[in-house]
Amino acid sequence: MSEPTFADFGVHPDICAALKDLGIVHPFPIQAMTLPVALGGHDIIGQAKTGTGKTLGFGIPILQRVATPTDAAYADLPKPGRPQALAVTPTRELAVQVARDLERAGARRGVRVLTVYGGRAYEPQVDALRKGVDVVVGTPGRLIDLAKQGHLDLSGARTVVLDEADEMLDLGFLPDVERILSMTPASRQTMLFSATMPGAVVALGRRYMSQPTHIRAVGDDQDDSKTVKAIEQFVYRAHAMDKVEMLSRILQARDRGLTMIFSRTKRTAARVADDLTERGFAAAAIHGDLGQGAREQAMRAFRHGKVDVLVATDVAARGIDVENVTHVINYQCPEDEKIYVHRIGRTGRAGNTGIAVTFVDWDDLPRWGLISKALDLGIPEPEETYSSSAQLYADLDIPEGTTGRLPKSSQTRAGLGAEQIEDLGETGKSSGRRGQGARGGHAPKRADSPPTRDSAPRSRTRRRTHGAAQGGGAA
DNA sequence: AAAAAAG
Repeated sequence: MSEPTFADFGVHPDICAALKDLGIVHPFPIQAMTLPVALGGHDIIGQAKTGTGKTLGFGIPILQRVATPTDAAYADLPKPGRPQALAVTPTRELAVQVARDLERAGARRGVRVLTVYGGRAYEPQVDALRKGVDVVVGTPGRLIDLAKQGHLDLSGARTVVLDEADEMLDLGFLPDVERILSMTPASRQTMLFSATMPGAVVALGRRYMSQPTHIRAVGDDQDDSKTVKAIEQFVYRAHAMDKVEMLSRILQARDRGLTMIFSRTKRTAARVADDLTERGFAAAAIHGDLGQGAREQAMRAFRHGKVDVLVATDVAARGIDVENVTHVINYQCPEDEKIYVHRIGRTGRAGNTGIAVTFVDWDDLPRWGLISKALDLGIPEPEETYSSSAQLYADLDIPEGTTGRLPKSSQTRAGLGAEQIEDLGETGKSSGRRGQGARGGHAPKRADSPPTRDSAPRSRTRRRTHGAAQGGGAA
């Protein structure tokens, strides 16, 4: 009657122990379904909702199938620059995160994981490859570059994973991905993972696999909706001129933890972050026009709660896993239903609840119609909403009297601007001007009590996109 | 058309 553990699935004791160190004992459904097939070396197309454990679903098999110095077969295996496994991701930050997860889970096995991606100096990555590495995680451009220069040899990659596979097999990436796969052994194990897996992509993916098992974990939602039930979704008609005003009121909602705001363009992301900062919020932007250092600095500041608002393009829509993200706001309507699913999936992860808000302006109406239909959200056209609307305040639990500017008295968090964020930079070139303004790092509000499935359902009347009953403890 | 990914 007790829940199965990783050991029950034949996971190596060192990996079980490392997972236990991380507080992970019982496999999530996608992991339980994947492990028996993947540990046997078979190809897999794995689909599971956002935030339900896909990374370890392919990560554990990777780590387990890698030979380590204690294995007999190890002697002639690792040559410089010749990893035993490869994972490819569509963005650099996701590569960093996946590598971090693999490193943690593989720590006790002594698995050497290397992240390889552009925007960073070439030499350190070359040096690390030369020293020897078991698993490489990277983005396509730099992987190809390193392989072309002869620093990376993929002929020993027995296991290859395409994370966010539908994106990796999309037009923009396909040629690169094909090229990478062509450098790996034909006998490799191939695994494709994503929360969104259109039939056409599955069909395309099969071309690069041999007799793959298609695994679809329903998750613990016990339904066939494509979005996570624990994410409460709201949609408003918004006017461009009123959006920042609406935003800054939403950011003052009760029980707001970390918040991600998505825009469709880099310019808008930058502008919104500026606007919010000017209004007293602790916000950072992340998008592809920033240098890689600034991108990672923004991620770090957000993960550590030095800023509690991250304004992003779709560079951060997929895969990014930050604890305590309670709100996702689509400042601009996402392009399609896949991006919608991924964006809102930055919250409501690993059993937590979340709130997703989408602004739909006049131009977006047809687009939103398609999204709503594709996901079967079953909701009427979004209602006209203004920053001062009672509906907005009630839906999102915004205190009465809230205005569009953070009151001076509560600007403590905002006080830590550039200087403190800079302190997080790895170059450590802080100018020694710390200490003025806000003192000490302030934890983001309510960091101590993230909402979980077990927390009491909030009982206000609200307009929901999901018709189903209030989702508090649906477990 | 935009974003991402090599520089």
